[in-house]
Amino acid sequence: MRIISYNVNGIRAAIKKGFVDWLATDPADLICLQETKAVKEDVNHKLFSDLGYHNYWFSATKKGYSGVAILTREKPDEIIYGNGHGASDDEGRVIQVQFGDTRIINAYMPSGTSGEHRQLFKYEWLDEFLVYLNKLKKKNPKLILCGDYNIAHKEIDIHDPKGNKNSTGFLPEERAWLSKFLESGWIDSFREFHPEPHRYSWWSQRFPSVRLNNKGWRIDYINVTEALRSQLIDAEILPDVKHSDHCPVMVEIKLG
DNA sequence: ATGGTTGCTCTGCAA
Repeated sequence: MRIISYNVNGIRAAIKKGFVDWLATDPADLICLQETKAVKEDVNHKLFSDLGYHNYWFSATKKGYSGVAILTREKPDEIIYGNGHGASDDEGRVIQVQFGDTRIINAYMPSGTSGEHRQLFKYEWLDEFLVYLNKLKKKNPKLILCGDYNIAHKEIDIHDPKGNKNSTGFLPEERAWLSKFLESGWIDSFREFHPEPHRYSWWSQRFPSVRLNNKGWRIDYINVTEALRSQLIDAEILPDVKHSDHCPVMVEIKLG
């Protein structure tokens, strides 16, 4: 099974830039979207169902903000909207699907770029989410977590680690959270297959030259629990796909 | 120290 995680920065804008044509090339069996910036009534479901994808949407209460979705060729046994955390669910940040004994969790983790109160929200969100994951993992050891984490983990994951040491998304506390998360039993699938530097999934759109010169950050991840380690086949980042300020990230994994 | 862009909605906010 190929799984993609992709922050589309507005699904309607991405569609105008050719998202559906890309989807028609069969990039994956299951696609997790973040920042859809739409409620399900805003999108034409037929665009996805015509290509064989069931599609499930979970939106913020605030119009045009945040939001996640899952497109999947196989119908899941269960769809879980949110993660039961009120402040997170109000912002449409988590949607999950269950296939047999395996759970796929799609998360859009908060950004801290809009100021101190959002940075605090981000820390609170991260702490609550880790508690949630630990509980879930106890009864359901086979987990796949993907999404936009809004955190670059190590110096290798950012083009300018020195210049960004005080930037939200690369703060020591955030990087420590990601380390603590991984140490609780998760694998960074991309790094399992790719130790090399200069591999990023997000580029600031404020200067066009940023993406051209690959001055990016790796903030989109697909993590799997240790129980799924032996089933990993491949992982990739797809920087040539350009409907957003992020690009898709992919894993291939044997399920069932 | 500041700037710069994009998406969505409605005038400025979030990223």
